[in-house]
Amino acid sequence: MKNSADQAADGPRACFIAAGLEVLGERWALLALREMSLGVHRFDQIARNTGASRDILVGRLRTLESHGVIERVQYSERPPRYEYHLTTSGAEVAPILISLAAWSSTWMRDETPRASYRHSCGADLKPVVSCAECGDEFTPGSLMFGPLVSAAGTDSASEQ
Amino acid sequence: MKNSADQAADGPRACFIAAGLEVLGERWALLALREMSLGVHRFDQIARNTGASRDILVGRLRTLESHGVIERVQYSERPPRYEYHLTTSGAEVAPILISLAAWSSTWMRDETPRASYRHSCGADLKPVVSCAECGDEFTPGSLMFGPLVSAAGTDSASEQ
DNA sequence: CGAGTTAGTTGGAAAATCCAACTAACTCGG
DNA sequence: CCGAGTTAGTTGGATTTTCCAACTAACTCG
Repeated sequence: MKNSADQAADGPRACFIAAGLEVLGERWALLALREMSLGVHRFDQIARNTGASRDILVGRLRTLESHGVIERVQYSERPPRYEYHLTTSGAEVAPILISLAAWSSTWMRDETPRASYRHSCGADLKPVVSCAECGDEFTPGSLMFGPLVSAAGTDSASEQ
Repeated sequence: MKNSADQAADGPRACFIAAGLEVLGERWALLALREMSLGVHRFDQIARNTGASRDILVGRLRTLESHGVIERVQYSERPPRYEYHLTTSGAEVAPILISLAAWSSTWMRDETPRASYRHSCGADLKPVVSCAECGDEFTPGSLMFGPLVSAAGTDSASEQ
């Protein structure tokens, strides 16, 4: 029997991690979303706080918008000006930012002082990721392949 | 009073999200880690399964190694050949991959069939992220800035 | 010996990013 | 009304990163 983790005599793995990275994995995308998560919505401020060059940032914001992750909200008529806000989809990027921040603050502690994060209860960021179904914590290694899925829902008999 | 989320009259925000992205945010890095998480450890296979070009992949693996995220394990003497394995730090990237996969499988469902993921209990991937301290679930918006931190530990009186 | 495997390396083309300066369309103080 | 300031971009050209296909090295196996 073929172990599904080996795969790919064909092409690269088409999986949801790869798909997510196509949208969120481009440079500056997650940092722009971080800003909006923290309540910063204006172009200039996002550019300043992320360090992205303005031309690239325009591109990213347009891509994120076209994928429905953020939306432009007009806040001035004359001249027409827009703010960038998270959609529901964008707000749900938070767990990714949280895990990233948590990993980083555990493993990337060098001399440079950096802003840390915390939960709204006041505690230091220590997220626990658990399975909604069985309630057990996700341990490294408890991530496994499921079936192939497309628009319709659970689809196609995985592989034979 | 100055809202800490506005920040940056100075430079870009130095935070742990940005720091983490410096290591994990480069192209192919997370996909390479995905492979190792799933038990694929050989160069050729990682290259094939991710789709990364071999030269770039070599660079990424070296970077990840130099940051202690992965390590090379010799599996052949003659010729000397190495496998790539996750370190503890690397294994703890799993929550990031999990949140990414979960976000993506919720929001990126188009026609293309993709491999989904599941928890080892067999259930579809539905991770819940909660605060280790208070136990409450992280909701979008419950991520906030904490103090500045450097190597020593909790450090510097944030800002004045 | 010749074919196959594995992990790279190489050179040159293509794409993405950076940067500083510039534009457009306004507001506001004097 | 004029000149300075604000905001959100756009532009052109340099720099960096990535891609790609082919090539090498050091073996093993039949």
